[in-house]
Amino acid sequence: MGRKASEQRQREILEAALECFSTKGFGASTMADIRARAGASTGSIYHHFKCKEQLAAELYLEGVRSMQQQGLAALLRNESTERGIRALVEAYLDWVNDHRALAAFLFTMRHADFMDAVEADLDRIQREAIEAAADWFRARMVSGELRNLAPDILRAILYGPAAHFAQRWANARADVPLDTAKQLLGSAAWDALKDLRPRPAPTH
Amino acid sequence: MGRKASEQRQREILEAALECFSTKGFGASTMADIRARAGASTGSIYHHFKCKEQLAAELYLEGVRSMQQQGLAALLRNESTERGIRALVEAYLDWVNDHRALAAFLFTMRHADFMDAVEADLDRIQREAIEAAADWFRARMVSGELRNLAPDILRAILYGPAAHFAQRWANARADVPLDTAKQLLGSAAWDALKDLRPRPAPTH
Amino acid sequence: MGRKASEQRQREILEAALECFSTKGFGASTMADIRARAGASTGSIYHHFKCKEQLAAELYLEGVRSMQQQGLAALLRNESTERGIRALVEAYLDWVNDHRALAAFLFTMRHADFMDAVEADLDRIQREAIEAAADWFRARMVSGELRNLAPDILRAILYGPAAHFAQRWANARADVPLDTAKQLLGSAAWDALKDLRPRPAPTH
Amino acid sequence: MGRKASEQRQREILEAALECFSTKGFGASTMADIRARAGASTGSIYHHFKCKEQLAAELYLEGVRSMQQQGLAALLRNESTERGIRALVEAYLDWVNDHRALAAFLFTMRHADFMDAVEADLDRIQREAIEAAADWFRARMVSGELRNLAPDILRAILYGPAAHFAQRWANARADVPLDTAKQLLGSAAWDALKDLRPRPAPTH
DNA sequence: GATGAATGAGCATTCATTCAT
DNA sequence: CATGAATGAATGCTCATTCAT
Repeated sequence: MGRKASEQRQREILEAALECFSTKGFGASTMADIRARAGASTGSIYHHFKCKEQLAAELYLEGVRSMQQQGLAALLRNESTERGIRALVEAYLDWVNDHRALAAFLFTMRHADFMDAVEADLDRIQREAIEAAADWFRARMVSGELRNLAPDILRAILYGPAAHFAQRWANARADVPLDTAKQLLGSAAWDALKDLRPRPAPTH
Repeated sequence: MGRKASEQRQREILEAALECFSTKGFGASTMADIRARAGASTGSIYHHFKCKEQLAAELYLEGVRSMQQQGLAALLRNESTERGIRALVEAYLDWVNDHRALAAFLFTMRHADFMDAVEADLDRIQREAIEAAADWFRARMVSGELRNLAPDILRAILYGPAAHFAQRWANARADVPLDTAKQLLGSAAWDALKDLRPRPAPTH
Repeated sequence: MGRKASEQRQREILEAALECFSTKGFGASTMADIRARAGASTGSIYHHFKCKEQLAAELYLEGVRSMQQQGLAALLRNESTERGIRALVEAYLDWVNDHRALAAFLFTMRHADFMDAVEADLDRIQREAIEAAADWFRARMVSGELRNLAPDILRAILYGPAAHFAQRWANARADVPLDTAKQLLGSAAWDALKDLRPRPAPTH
Repeated sequence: MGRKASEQRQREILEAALECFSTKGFGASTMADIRARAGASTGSIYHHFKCKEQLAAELYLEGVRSMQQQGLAALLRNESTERGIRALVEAYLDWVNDHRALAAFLFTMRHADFMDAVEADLDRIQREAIEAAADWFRARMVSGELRNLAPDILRAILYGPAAHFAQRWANARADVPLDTAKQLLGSAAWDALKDLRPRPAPTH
């Protein structure tokens, strides 16, 4: 068979692996599960992928890359600070909604389980995305439109609520429609990040 | 041996299990690991616990209960709305800081892996905590001190940022001290939840 | 406690063991099963019996002795050859009916599994019973009332049909009442054992 | 490897299992025993058979089928009633002699231990064999050549003596040669089954 | 490229038995 | 005599991976 067919087979296997991983978790999914779902033979899987970890690694990389690109694009497409923040949150929720299995997989995947296989690639992707966004944020923090926050706090406020909600959403148990969540969680991020100095000390 | 010694042994085993689970994950931890760490024999572990899942289940239950009690107490001890919200976020972060292993375990444990063993207990605990807190929130939503939000959104805003940050913290990779995080994430929650009507429509 | 109570405890344990062995087989019965059924503690069982095999051995010995005594008595109580043969078969079926669990246990028990513990006793019992019966049979074979058959053939004809039937009976699946079986299987044994010379060669 | 070699491997494993089961019993035979005797790896055994019980189940099925076919063929090949009865008994003893290990296995195997795996197949085989033989017997009971007996009694008289003898024979402890046993036990069955009305009431 | 039989280290769990209290 | 916690060798079975065809 030509290259086309071969790539198709790889896709089938990756998708079967994703279904298994997102449903039962990486550890609980066996190569036999994946083989059965993909309609492939054991040998075929090992012809295309080095090992079980590599399947997870490729999916993980693909997931992180896709999610970050979508978020980054949403951010950079907006000059307005508020619109940018809201767009980022909304893009994140849209992405989860459009890639439920992949999202569920990313939520549960333990970073350490297979990092070896893609550590370098992953680091590069993360760095690139962060740097691209960093300019956007830095400029607005300097100008006083956004509070000046350490990256970990910034990320926690930006992604935390949406991630928390998305985990329920990915399990199809959320009690509000997606559009409502997008608006409200976008507001939450914006309310917490916008700078309105002078800021009053908390009345502790 | 009497009951006292027996309970002590169970504690040792549970703690050994927690160390293993939080370090390597449930699936990757073997009973041999736990046995070695606990200084107990295989048979002794199985004398006290039905199976590996039960170890995880008991830890899970204990973790959820402990975390919710601490948060609930912090909330109810404050009459002031802002102080209550901040106290809840801070209590959550304190709890994670004080129970790193247990927190790391809860973060990675997949709910479904052993639910059977404790489903009833867990449901009861969750319901009790939620109901106790619900009055506090309901009253303040009615009075206009808090925005009126669906439970899933409320929880996402309350816990999301702290949970996101805590996962880095539990892995000892956060770039800010805990007290800073407590103050900032408390502010984030409060900023996003306080009601300041009339609320302007987002400038979309 | 005095000797009386102790013996009672031994009985309880033996009976619990019998229920387990006859229901699930020797190998599949665990000491924990027996302990639970007897309402005794592990230590108590091992105080009274050396090991699992000894439980089986004592039951086996008791079963064989009881069954043989009842059969032998039935045989010797009859001077008439036909009545003796029939009485033996009937006594066998009665015994199975009166001791179902013990019978089921004897049917499935593999001689070799525990012989060590009671080999000597068992041999003595078997020998005594056989010798006591041997005179009865020998005399009637010499006189021509019974066919002159090797012991294994004699036993196969005497016990085989009843044993075959009894195994169904012990499983409560036989399609005829016990009294009918006693009469018919007694007849079968008698028909096959009585001597009516000259005996015609089989028309092969 | 192709299908041929695979089936050969399955045979080797089944035969190793049979040797173990018939020698030491099902429960006392370990998969390691079987693995060693078969010269296969653990994984290979489990590639071909789902579990230990399935090994027993397949052997059981094979044994019952083979034994019944041989007996049925012997019966149906004879028009003469006496010859049929004798042929059935003889075929049974021949089969035991030709398949000692399988016979020993069938004698000790507890029906219930694995019934699940083959219940349907077994039921079908039993029914087919019984129905095929039933016509032969029914006709001769109606014509008065054979006594009119309930199936359980008929089977007890037909198979009981041979089965009783065969168990000693399978353990190589019988004190008469096979041909003698075949003739004598054939006679026993025929004497007990032939109809010579009027039949005298037992002189009780 | 595809297939599936083969491999064997590794795992969770069982269970008869011991022994301190 | 009673109790039940402790022991650890043994067992059935899994599963990622290899490799001959």
